[in-house]
Amino acid sequence: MTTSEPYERAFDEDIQRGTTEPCPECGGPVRTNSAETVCADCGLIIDEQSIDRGPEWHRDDADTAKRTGAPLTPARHDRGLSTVIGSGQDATGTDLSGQKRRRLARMRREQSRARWRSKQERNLGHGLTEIRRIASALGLADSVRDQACQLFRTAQNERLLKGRSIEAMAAASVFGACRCNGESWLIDDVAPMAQVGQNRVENAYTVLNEELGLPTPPVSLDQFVPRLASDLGCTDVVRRRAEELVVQAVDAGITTGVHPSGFAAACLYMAACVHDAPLTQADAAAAAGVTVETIRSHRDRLLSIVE
DNA sequence: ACGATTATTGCGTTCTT
DNA sequence: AAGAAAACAATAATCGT
Repeated sequence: MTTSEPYERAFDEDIQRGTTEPCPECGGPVRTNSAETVCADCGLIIDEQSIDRGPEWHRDDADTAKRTGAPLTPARHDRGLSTVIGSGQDATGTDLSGQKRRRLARMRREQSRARWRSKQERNLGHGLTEIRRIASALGLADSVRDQACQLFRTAQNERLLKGRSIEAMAAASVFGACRCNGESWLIDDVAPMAQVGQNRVENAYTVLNEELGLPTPPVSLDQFVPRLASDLGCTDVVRRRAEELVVQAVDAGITTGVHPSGFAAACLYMAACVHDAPLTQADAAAAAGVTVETIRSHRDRLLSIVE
């Protein structure tokens, strides 16, 4: 790994740095993805990766890590290195006079005008702002968000923005980053956050995927169960039973071409029935964004293979 | 008895292959 | 283009209060 790719390296470390201690609740193994650290046994969310775990950004070698200034972030068009002129107070925190305030305001204005060196850079800033907005709306981990930003940069460098809107490509980048990280978001989850139509986003993502050859693992069904389970407030036993059902269904090969979150919801519903948990078809369907009939039909198919 | 939930069936639409 | 899947609708049956 060379220092010419500090961002990618930072991502990898960020993902791998997660807790490896056994689960404090049940002592089971923990599983860390880019969004959270969860116990594989009881589903306890140990860490949501939202805290600053002291990233060692600028370091000369692995041992002498030190914090020097703000972290470089791909989420800003200038990687967060631009100077921001403050206002109102001086370095010691005392208020400034009106005259000095006015001078600072003028400096700030002129600097912000000078910040965009080119049209392209302005577009980049626009796109990254959009990505930050969508990512925070979805509650994505910073590492995923940063990958989305990186993806957007690449797309722009490859001239993929020509004829497409920045907003669409920004949303597509977010979705692409999710897919690359095995995040269980569907395009239907991301697209509503965008300020353009869903088909624009889909188009942008298609281009992104084809031109860049994104390493997107196929959507795995089991990713959907934990999210739905927590949305529906299912117990751990139910969730685990549902996960078993998913595995059996995949093995039986009846999961091709089905709405993944709908199927996961059906597994959850059936698991809830087995354990006499109070989960109605309507609730399961609503959480998955499908109708009760879908839940029912999948439930029946599950019954036919579970014998 | 009543409302809520679940089952059953048919049919036009949307999506996958 | 063909076939499967999901949605929609109408109606019946079941269950708990």
